[in-house]
Amino acid sequence: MRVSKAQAQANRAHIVETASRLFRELGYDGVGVADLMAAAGFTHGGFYKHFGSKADLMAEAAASSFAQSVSNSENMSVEALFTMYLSRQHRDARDVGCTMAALCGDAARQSPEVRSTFAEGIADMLEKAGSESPDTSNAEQQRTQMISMLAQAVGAIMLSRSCPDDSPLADEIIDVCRAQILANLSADVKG
Amino acid sequence: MRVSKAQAQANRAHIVETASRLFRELGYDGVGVADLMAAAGFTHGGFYKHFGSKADLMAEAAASSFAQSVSNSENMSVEALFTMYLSRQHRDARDVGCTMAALCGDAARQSPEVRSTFAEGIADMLEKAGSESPDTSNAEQQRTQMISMLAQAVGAIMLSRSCPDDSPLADEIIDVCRAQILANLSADVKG
DNA sequence: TGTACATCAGTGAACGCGCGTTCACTGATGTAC
DNA sequence: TGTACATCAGTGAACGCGCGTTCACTGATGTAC
Repeated sequence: MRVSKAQAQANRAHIVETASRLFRELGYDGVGVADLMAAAGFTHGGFYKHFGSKADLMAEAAASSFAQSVSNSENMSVEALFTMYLSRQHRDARDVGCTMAALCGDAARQSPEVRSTFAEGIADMLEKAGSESPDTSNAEQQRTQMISMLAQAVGAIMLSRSCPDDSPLADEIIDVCRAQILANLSADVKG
Repeated sequence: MRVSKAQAQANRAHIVETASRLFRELGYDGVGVADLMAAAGFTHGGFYKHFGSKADLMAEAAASSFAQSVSNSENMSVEALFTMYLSRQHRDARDVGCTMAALCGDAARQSPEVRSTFAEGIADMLEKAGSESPDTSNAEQQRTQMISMLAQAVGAIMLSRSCPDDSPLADEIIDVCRAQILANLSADVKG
């Protein structure tokens, strides 16, 4: 049965958001098109009225979550952002957490479209973080530091998640990297 | 046709090593048992004479590559190790590169056995790196720094790989993180 | 504004395909005498 | 040492299953008059 244009658009957005959460939680290969549509409240047949393929949806789901991340970090200090990012809560809440940390392993083996989306997501996050500081005199150094911290934060979450749930090492990695990044940031203010 | 005990053991080791390379290159879900056995020079039926399941092999393949990494880094300075690790060559040679960087995204969604293997691999690498320095007075600080650098290095490779092949950002991430880590290490010597 | 018709979002059965795993079989290896 | 037999690594067909995708169909929505 046909549905209004506005409703169809809303349904589509809902499917993208559901996919974004499920992919982050279970990985690209861990969710089927049918699972995904059922989770969104539809049957699988309608999928191809909205998307060309599962891979296309992956690119859209990633783009959507990156845009959301950038808008969520609006008006947040870099310190507060990394404190949230490098927490056990974030590590344990994969479905609503950072898409880079959840899916960059999968992304590396996917289509150019998905990988372009990731590159843009990374670039946007670096730009966003750089624009937090009004000091433009050492913009290059800020970018350098931001890249290092982002790599460290993503790496820490991913390594921590690859350990067993009750592993002391999993917690240690998170805690050490958070302390290190916050120390770097406060040293930067002083220096 | 039956094969000598020694031959069977050698064949088994060869399958583990082939799997280790293929999983790193294509991901756990990207390689089938039949593909894998064919790549090792066998038919798929014999697989279950050696392994209980594909998941069991994953744990063995990871353990094997971790052991190899530790032995390969024998008699190598930490500086030389990170210089190799944070290179475009390493990023582009996934099949023979670091298993953490290639598979920790997959590992996070796998069995406790696989995740224990990863935790042990991380622990071994930290221990190995700590033992490079004869200075035991600040062992704790050294461990902290090693965890930070490992997270940053793994994160940098993974983020770089998630960008398109020709992306300037992909190279920038590698180059910036290598420079940062080497600078930290030389500051440490002075400090 | 009311009517007739085209559109198309959503349904659910069906498609071919490749997956992990099982199994009866083969024949060289290992073993007991 | 030689012989008879049990073992078992490796083979290749077959299994059930779930995957991504297609398709004929439905019926409310959108549109033309």
